[in-house]
Amino acid sequence: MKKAPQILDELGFRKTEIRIKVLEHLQKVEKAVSQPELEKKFNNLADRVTLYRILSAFEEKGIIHKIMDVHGVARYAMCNEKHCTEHEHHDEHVHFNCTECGDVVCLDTVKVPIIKLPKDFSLSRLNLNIEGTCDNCQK
Amino acid sequence: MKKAPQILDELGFRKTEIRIKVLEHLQKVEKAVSQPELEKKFNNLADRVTLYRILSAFEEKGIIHKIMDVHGVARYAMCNEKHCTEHEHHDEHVHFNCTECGDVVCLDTVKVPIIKLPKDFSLSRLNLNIEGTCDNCQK
DNA sequence: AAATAAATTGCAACATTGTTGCTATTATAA
DNA sequence: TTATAATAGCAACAATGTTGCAATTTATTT
Ligand SMILES: [Mn+2]
Ligand SMILES: [Mn+2]
Ligand SMILES: [Zn+2]
Ligand SMILES: [Zn+2]
Repeated sequence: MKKAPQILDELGFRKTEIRIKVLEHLQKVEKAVSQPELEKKFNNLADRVTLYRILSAFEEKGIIHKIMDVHGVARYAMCNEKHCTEHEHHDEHVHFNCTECGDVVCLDTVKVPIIKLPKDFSLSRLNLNIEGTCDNCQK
Repeated sequence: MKKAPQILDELGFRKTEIRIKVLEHLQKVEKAVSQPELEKKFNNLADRVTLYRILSAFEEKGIIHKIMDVHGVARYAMCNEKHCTEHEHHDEHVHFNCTECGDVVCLDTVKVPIIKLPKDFSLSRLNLNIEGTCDNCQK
């Protein structure tokens, strides 16, 4: 996996402490994280607004994608699909929301089946949120 | 379709003007509506908080179900599935969010296929939001 | 019809998530 | 080292949602 500072460099971002840390965190946890979570984690390292702007900036460059979780909170995760760009994100996998630990993970291996819509409906994007118990929380 | 006042009666709710109007509206539009939308529609007929409480009350009795739309806003729609109760909602159909008109509809006829999750993940609920253009907005 | 009890409503206050404008700071290039 | 463009911080605001409590209203009972 490419190192965070190099990624920032290639995208024309500056290598500030908080940007490096946020990106490294996203790479490490392999989960979809929210701004409030980042705020807790990097307590006085950056302002709330800065975190929101970092996440938006990363998303616009296509290195992370944004999803709404079951609580209506925005979460961001690394794009593993190779073909994500600034304007086209490919995110056709299941987003699993654990009711026990609250974690949200992209199940890259579980693709959303093709859905046939009624006549005159056209599809541009989709998000399948599944709630349940994750492997870690399984008794 | 059962009339709104009768439904309220049977559920032990009082037949207040706003409750009747909200329920009739939900029956008529056949869409998933949000509190902000109801607030605009029934401008000075009820307080914001009252609308939130009406929606929660209806949901708890199993006559409407709650979904998060693509913007993270809670929406409520009539339960057509016959087997919805206070604690078990059956909502395994597609929720279509039109990017043109902003409407959200339950596509009762488009069921979400069975998804096979990885080992040790268990499913309790799911919500498939699809974004695109609805039949009304199709050019 | 009047009294009562319980459900419903309104209001104020608050919490959380998210956005915008502007200024100050800082990383990088020249 | 200096210049400049990007980044960050702060304040203010918006939107959605929740809670507590007092006032009102519906429906029941007398
Ligand atoms: Mn994803
Ligand atoms: Mn539905
Ligand atoms: Zn879990
Ligand atoms: Zn439409």
